[in-house]
Amino acid sequence: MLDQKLIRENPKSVEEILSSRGKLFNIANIHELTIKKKELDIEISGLQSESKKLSKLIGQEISKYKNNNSLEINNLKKKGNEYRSKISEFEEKQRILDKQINNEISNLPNFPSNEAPIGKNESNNIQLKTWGDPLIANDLKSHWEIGEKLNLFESTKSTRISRSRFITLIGNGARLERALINFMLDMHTKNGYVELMLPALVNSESLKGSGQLPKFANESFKCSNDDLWLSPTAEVPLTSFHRNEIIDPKQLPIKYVAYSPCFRREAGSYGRDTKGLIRLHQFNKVELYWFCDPSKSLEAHKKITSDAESILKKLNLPYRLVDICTGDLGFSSSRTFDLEVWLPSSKCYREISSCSNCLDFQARRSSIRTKIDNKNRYLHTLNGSGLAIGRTMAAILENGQQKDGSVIIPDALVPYFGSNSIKTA
RNA sequence: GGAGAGGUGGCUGAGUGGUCGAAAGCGAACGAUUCGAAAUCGUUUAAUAGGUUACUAUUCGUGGGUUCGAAUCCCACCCUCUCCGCCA
Repeated sequence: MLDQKLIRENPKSVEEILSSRGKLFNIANIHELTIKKKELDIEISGLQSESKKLSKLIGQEISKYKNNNSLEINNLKKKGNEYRSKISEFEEKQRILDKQINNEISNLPNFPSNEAPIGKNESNNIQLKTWGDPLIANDLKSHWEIGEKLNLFESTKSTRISRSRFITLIGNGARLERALINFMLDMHTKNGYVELMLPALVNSESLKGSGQLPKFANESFKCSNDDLWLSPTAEVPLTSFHRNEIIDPKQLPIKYVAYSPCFRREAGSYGRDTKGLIRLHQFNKVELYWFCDPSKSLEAHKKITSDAESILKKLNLPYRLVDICTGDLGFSSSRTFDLEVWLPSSKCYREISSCSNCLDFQARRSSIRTKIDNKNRYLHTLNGSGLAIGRTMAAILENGQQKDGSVIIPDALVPYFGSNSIKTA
């Protein structure tokens, strides 16, 4: 959520900064509403002030004369009644206006950082570095071929249980998933993160708080009887964990790691990534999340990214680091670094983690503050996948595949998985 | 699902129609004391919006309503707790 005051006082620069996302933003309408609101607020508070004085006077008169029915008092009451009806009328207008403004502003994305590369879409993202040697060869198998051969997961039965884009992990596949979750959680908790296991169903307020609502209602599954949604990412409950709080600056930064299943409708992606583990309605993820002092979020952004990177390094998976351009930034983010892992079968890097600095955007929506110089200030929130489990499994299968059809398990994972390879039965 | 109790500031908790944004305690901050600390004493200490300040308004779960005036009365909703039932 952007600052309403900023929109009211400086609409041109708000438009300019937002438009660096690659499409034009026109906030003239919102601007006008905020001006109207301010005028109305001033008018109402004046009337309320008068009405309040009058009420006090009536109270005093009544207690002085022990009589609440004299002509004089009845006249005063009549006057008060007039105030009341006028105020009610204005308040009605104010309510409608407030709702309108709130809704409009909730639909505006965050300001891109001026350090983010300018660009229209994904093709303008900038590769910052690569790590490891990408495996390149001609006779490489895709992870779904490997998975089928080694009986690690299957999808046709899963559509019977649920529908397309759901998967069932089997045997070593399920074991590998579990190993990855535990491995990542252990790595991050050793590194100073506090582990949370959060509710998978979240209410609408939580989704608004992190930016998924109102604009992206289509992206999440809803349980319509209960005002509850299946959480699309642990970022949602993590943000809301401290919603409406004022956090002692001594506690900052607060660093959480949370494993969670994630549910996404993937509307509009029909026909893309239909095979394998890349794009599912339900997937597992280990998420990193920081609440930090506003002056320290740039530094924190680098740290959270390198914390996610450390997992890829430990697993010895080749990857690259990408600086997301303004046109490709997520709604709540001001700057995002993506980690993309090498998938040899498709000869390209694929997103496996997205590390974002949301500045005060989510904090304002969720009302999460801290004390700075004894004043309440919105803090900054950052999130990053550390990592997406299914995609990590896909990368391990593809990068670890051997000529004989087996898969080598990365050393760091062996204690968790219990074996250094997966072989055909 | 049935029955009951309740939601008040950072926390505990008093407040059933008038000067209450709200007693008291805890916590916190500052000062005194001290070589320093503890203890003690004193002062301060809710948020949001508008305004340069003075100040004004709003907020006692949420939304409506009654009234000149609502934390307090009425209606609806949400949530929490206890007991019973059911249950991994």
